Amino acid sequence: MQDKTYSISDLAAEFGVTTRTIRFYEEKGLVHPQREGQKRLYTPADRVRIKLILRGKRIGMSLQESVEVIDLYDPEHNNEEQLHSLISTVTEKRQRLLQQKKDIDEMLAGLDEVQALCEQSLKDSHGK
Amino acid sequence: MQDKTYSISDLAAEFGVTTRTIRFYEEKGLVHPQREGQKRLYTPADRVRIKLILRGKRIGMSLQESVEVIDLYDPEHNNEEQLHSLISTVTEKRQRLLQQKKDIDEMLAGLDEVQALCEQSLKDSHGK
DNA sequence: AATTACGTTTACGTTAACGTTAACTTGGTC
DNA sequence: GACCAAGTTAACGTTAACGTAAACGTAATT
Repeated sequence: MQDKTYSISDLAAEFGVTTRTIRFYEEKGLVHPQREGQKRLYTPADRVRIKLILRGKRIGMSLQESVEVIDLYDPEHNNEEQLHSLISTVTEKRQRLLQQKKDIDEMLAGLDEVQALCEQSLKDSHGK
Repeated sequence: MQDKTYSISDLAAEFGVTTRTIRFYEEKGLVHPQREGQKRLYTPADRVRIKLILRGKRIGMSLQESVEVIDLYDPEHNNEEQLHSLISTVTEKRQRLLQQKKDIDEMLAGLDEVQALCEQSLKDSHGK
């Protein structure tokens, strides 16, 4: 059980963003680091949270939507109704993700074609 | 060989965007419809182009990057050097897409967990 | 002739996600 | 004690991707 902490520039360096970005996330209520005097101290949990936010960004999610997805994990769902609405949220998210995978696969197929044409063209001009 | 054309609202309706969006794309040089008097006329090729732009959007690409990807198809690559740089561009794009698929799969796995927990919880409370 | 539907241009407004100074504090180091 | 690196707050600036409103044209309908 280590209670390692990170400075803001630690995390900025690790994730390839600026410190401004991380402070901005706090400003928007996405993370809540502790303070040691003035300075922000990030726990491993904070770190993971930021990591997941950035993962969301990579696939085109807004910061808000990333947080929404992340917060699906914490159990603030007590009654049956909430559980059902949670499940339907999960189902919606999943649909979008599956569509995105389709889109990506189509685009990958396109790239494969382009590359094949390129290589063929190089081969031909070689034997000219 | 049909030379079907589409009005701007045809395409807007089909793709679930506003006409403003489509005009905006033209303003940015992403599409170049013909004119019949004042009115814009979109060819099937234009239509596909817009469709591909929106596909790019769905996976978080900027409009510019979508166009960049689309334009990989048209053969303005004559010499060997250009072909090589084209291939390396393709390779880069592919890397990003593969990373995105990873991200999506991770997120999907997370959603599966959440759903499983939900269903378990519902099952438990049923037998309470 | 008036309304309705669809189209046009021009231009200012908006939101998200930071970037970019500026001005200041704080803890070590030479 | 001067200096430097790393931190802080506060505030204005920027870009992308449209939204929104005004003011107008055109063709078909009533």
